[in-house]
Amino acid sequence: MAIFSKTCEYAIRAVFYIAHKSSLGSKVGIKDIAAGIDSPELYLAKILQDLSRKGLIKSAKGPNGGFYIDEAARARPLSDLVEAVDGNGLFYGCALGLKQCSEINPCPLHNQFKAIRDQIYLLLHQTTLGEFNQELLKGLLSLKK
Amino acid sequence: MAIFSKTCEYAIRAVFYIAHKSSLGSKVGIKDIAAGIDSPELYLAKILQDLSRKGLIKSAKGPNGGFYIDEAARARPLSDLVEAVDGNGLFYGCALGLKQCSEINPCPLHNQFKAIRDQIYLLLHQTTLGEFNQELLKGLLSLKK
DNA sequence: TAATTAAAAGATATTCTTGTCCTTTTCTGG
DNA sequence: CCAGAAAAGGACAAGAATATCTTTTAATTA
Repeated sequence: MAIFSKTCEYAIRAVFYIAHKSSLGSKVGIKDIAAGIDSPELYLAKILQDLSRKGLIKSAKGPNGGFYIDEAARARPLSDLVEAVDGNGLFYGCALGLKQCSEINPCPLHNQFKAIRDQIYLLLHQTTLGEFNQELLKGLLSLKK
Repeated sequence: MAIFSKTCEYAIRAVFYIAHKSSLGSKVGIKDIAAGIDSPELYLAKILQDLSRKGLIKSAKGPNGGFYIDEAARARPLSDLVEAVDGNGLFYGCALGLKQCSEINPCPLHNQFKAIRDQIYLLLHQTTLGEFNQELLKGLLSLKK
């Protein structure tokens, strides 16, 4: 198991890619993005359509169209994106899948995992969608393979 | 997304349940376990067969048979179980699914998630399969719903 | 040894995720 | 207004995860 679903992995990589390109003032087409993050183009298209509907990214049809993220949206926390795609199970769900797990009716791992869930949430909440634009520009970070 | 697969959730809950019963000196049948942890009986049977083949639990056929875990195995780390079911992606995999992600070719989240992966591994490695026997006996912890 | 019990094994069904294909809509530039 | 570009949308396909059913094997005990 991975932390995120494959869909979410593609979504995060794509949004980082779009944020980076958008910070340079240009829109990006689906082909460009798919190549830039090594993902199946048509599947990624579905994911981005969904993110667009949910308002996490913007899109424009027609010539010179493509996907982009405005400055305000680039300041949004990564947790918004993860939650939109994978839900909030990572932040709030019981590690053992128990619906009724809580402080007063804890599963064996409840307390230990609370710390981990909190840390994951904090990390994703602190990180913004545009956080890595500089490093991506300089080629210091990878979004491929 | 949850941290563990459904299969792994069932596996952990079942193993905690078996460890607890085994510490009282009795074997447990699949029906008993499935009822004790609220899981689909026949699916759980498959999971336990697999764990048995992998040596994480023991089983005995015939009357008075069932599943059990000996004292030595009750001291094994939970990480062994998780790894047997879900693999080691949680401990070592890249959060964004990149095969080549590493210190020298990091994805944007590489460093942040290293801390989280380490913490998860540490937690699962410190916790033993028999860790919660006392609390389960006293009814202080839940494995159901 | 026969009957019973319980796990093992194999086959199949269902559901969800991931991935592809084809058509439609919308926008832009000439 | 027309042709082309690009995303949106709907339908479908493949694969993996989850779940069930049936038969077989092994052990116990009467």
